Amino acid sequence: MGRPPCCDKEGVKKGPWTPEEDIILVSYIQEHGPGNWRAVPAKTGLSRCSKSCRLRWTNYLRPGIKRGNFTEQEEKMIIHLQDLLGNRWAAIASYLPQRTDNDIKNYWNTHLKKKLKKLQSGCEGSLGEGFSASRQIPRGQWERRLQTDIQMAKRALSEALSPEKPPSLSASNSNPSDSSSSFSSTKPIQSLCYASSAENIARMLKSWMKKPPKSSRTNSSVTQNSFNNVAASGADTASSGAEGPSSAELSENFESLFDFDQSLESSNSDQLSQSLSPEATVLQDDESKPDICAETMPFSLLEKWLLDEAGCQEKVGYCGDAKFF
DNA sequence: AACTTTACCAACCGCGATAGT
DNA sequence: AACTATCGCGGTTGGTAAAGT
Repeated sequence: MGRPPCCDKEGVKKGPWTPEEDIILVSYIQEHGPGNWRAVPAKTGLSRCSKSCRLRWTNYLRPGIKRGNFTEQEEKMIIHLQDLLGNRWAAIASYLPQRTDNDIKNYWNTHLKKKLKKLQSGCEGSLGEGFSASRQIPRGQWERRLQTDIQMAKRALSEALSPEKPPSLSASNSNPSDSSSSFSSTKPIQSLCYASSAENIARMLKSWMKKPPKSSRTNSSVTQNSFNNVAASGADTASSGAEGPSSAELSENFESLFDFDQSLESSNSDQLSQSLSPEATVLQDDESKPDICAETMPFSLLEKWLLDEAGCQEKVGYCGDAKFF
């Protein structure tokens, strides 16, 4: 018996997501939280397969996603982690929680690979050591390297944790979202959840508005129309869905997104958390991707890990995949 | 201006892992 | 234990914009 298709091929929409689809999806997740993706298309009325919904959420709508140029620091981190972990994009992304694995993967393939190649051809030996050479490192060797890194991180974490409470990790981070971070606990971060999704959508919608109908990167004419529909009277897609959000709700959401975005731009995102609906906090719980704040992340993870596994450290043995975090 | 090539990135596809029955 | 359903990951593709000719 072959693998069943993840969804019926007929009647399943493909291609770029429209703003109203995004709104519907976010509205649903706001209410129910991420997970149980199988049910999402049916519950929302979206003609997308569950997989597509999940992907859209994790790669684009998920809270805390930072888009745009990668900083030099991020670049270095990616290069280092790729060197260390190989193409384990999800593992790498867990160190850069504001970036999706897809984003990192794309950035690696389109920018960093070339950059490294250039650098390498420029100075053969010196830089090569760090990168391509390591690709030839036998597995056992990079495992050891990984473990050494882990040990170092643990030690650093223990030191950081031992004197009372968390020193600032934020020192190295210039990202605005940092201001909302609380090192020792993930709870405060949760409130950013829906807002950040809205932020993402708002950003996208805004760019849609700016672009003339033809120039939209995605699905121009169709989406432009549907976009207008949302603005005017709510999405048609919503009405087709049995339990989807109402047109009025969509319009409201839509408008509030712009308000939201404006407030975002004038003040920083840390203020948002205060005005968010409580249910938004639910979302974070089921997330596979840990947290929002880039610098906090590795430490939160390590902290948890350290605390959880302090006793069974020796058992770690081979953990080829960083998923063991 | 028209055409071609290149760069970029969102989304898709297929596989493996894992939870549920 | 065996089977099925679902999720998550990594590789790849397809569409669009920008740059080049």
